[in-house]
Amino acid sequence: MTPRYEPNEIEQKWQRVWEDERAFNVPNPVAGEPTAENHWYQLEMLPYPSAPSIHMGHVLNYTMGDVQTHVRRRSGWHVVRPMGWDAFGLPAENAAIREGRHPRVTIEANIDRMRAQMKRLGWAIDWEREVAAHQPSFYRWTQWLFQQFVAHDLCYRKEGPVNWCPNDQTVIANEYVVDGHCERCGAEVELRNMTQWFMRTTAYADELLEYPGGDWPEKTKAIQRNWIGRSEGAEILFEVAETGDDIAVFTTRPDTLHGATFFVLAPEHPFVDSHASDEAKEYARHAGARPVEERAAETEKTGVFSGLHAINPVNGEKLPIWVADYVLMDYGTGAIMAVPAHDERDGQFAETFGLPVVPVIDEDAKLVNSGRFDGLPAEEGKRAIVAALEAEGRGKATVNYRLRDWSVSRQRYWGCPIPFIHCEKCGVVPVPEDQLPVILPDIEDYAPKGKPPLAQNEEYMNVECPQCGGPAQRDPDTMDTFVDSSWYFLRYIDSHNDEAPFDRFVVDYWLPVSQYIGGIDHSTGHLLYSRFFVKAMNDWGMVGFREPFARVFHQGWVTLGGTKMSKTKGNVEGPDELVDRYGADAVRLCILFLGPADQDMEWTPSGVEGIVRFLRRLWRLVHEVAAGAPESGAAGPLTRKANETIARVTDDILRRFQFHTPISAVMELVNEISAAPDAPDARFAAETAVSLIQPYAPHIAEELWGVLGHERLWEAPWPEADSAQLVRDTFELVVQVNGKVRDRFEVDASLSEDELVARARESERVRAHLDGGEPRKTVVVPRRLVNFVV
RNA sequence: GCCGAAGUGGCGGAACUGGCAGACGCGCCGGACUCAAAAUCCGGUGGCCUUCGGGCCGUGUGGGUUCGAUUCCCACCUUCGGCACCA
Repeated sequence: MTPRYEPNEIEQKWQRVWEDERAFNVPNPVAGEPTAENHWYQLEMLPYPSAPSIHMGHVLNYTMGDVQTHVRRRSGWHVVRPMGWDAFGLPAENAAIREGRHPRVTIEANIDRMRAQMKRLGWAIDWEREVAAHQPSFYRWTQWLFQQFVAHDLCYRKEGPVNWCPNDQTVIANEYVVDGHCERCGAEVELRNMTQWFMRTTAYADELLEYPGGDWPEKTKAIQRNWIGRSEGAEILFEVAETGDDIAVFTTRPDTLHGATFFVLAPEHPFVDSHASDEAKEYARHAGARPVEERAAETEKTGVFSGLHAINPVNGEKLPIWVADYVLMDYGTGAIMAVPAHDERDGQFAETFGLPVVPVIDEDAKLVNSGRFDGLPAEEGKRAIVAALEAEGRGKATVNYRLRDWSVSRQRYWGCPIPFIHCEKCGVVPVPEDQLPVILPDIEDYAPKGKPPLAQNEEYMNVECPQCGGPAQRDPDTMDTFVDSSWYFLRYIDSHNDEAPFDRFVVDYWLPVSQYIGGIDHSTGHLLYSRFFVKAMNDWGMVGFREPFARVFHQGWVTLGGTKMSKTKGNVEGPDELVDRYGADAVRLCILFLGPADQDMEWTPSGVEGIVRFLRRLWRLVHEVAAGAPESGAAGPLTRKANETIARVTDDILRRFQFHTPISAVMELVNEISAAPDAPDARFAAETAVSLIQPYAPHIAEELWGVLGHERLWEAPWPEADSAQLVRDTFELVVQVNGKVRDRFEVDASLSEDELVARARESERVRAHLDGGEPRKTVVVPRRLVNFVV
């Protein structure tokens, strides 16, 4: 009598066994001892515990990683697969303010709940490596690393305009400004001048465009390329006629230099404030205060003549200098030479203000009106003009980037404290290493009030200067949470180390991450910053590799009602009720069966029914086969089907990174066994089905493995297809006439091409379409088809 | 505007290297079991026509290459995503 399939019972049972056995904990290699060569670091982006539940997007992400983990493990790889928490950050702080609880209390309760949910889904995670960004044992090293960046001149303080969200009362990074509004709260972003810490990401701009040894999606690379925005051009010096000062411009079109008819400064350009007319200064004050997005939205260009002129270094012409807000201070040099004939924006400006237009490139892309450069093709003209300028010290070829340095200061409470002290005498002084971490103090009032919450806490702020012992103040800001996530994957590898952030030997063993799975929305933030971190650490000798992630995969969004599931949209569907009703195995299978993992997919709980039906059928069938089928028997059709399924499933998961088709393949196998449960090879086929479904549904697979008389499927070798069994001795020959299928029948695989054609011509149906005539041409595809052309 | 991805049954999707379009699942229809229903099991299920043998059409649209195109090429349409006054 087959017992009932009770998912919750068997799932709890096996989860306990795996925990007791430490089945998915993996030791680090030890220096001096032999190490396994085939190691695999399976990583999915760490969750952000600002809500008390994981959602179906997490279930998709981590189940994919889990399938990889199981298949790799059972294929003989050493697999490390850790988990942790991106515990600092604004949403948690805002939620805490709303609920009147300390962010730590909220976050830790959320982490406990999410961890319990993860364990209930049975994911093969090495929980002994768990880290959370808000724990002092972690952020001690975040601070230590921050100081290293400063020491290596890759992190610095600068005053400059920053995006300020008046609602969240903090600076926000460029990537969180969407159409001039704060991505998180929607408030209109203002520009403010503040002194901030910046990571010098631009120092690696060129290198970030390359992916040595990396297998990254083209799409992601394109997004990063776009973000970095490398453009080759020239810097050219223009002398101001009235003052004798030189002002540099950046241009990608030095070939059009003779067509420059005016000159434009950004409103924020320092020369405006020092030398321009009062009217121009007045314009600059208004224009400069407005966000770029707002300026760009205007249809008409605005600007004011400054009263000054610039001398074109190539022909001595005097160009009026205008101040206009279509020129941006933080790209290039904040000044341009305007060539209205060949630049759309300059053209619009010239039209608005009646400025002359001089074409200098003809239809054949050759230079005209350009003095001695006339007749040169534009590309050659670029080089020739830059060379001429260079000879006179008036210009040089340069490369410019859209990428800005990464602003990392946040005027908020719930983040990693910045380990620096401001002393009037000594300046900005690092907190001595033996005093790290600078503990984030518990404070009563962390609501933003225009100045950082920590700044209001005198006990925290007032310290002795570590250098002179005089009175000094802590830095009141905290770090952007992308700093935490830029190195957490290194800490996982050595999370209990209290001597260093990590040991280089073990990190060099496991990294780069073999497979990183996460959302494509992190392409310009987290992924770029992590690459920057690793390149810098490699330069300092902390790690022996230069890229953190060898392979990257982006899962699609799980949508509900057509919109992407996320906390901010409020359409989060958690797994709890589904796991209660159907079990973790069903939920895991269901989310992966939804469709290709790299495409968006609409969450439809109705699909669960089909999966549950499949699991019950598998359950019944295995019990039936275990009770009735012979221990081992002659190979038959099921043997071949089982081997074909092994080949398909393995290839789909390991090579194609495709997770929904293997489920179909195992379903097919189970359907075939169901049709012949008494076959001599039914037991082998059933064992294969159970073994292949284990990465998806490890609990039921483990239970059924026991029913079939075996033990410890989680560490059983991954099945290998027997190539001898894959060879078919017959195949279905397709016969076409003029490319249309007219007949199909089984033939012996050993038949020659001539014999195949002969057999094809015997077919009544084919003859009917040949009309008794001779085919003009006959195409034979071995082991597939014969096509007659008439 | 620039860059990228994608368009296949009622639905999610499969078809990996140019060779049987629609695997697998959902839904729906019919049948078995049942007093009845649920569950389960069996069968059917792209459209149109049919003398029930089969025939024709069909992978966003229009062309092309090929014996043969969902797959390759050209043009276009639609949807989604990224970037965008970046000189």
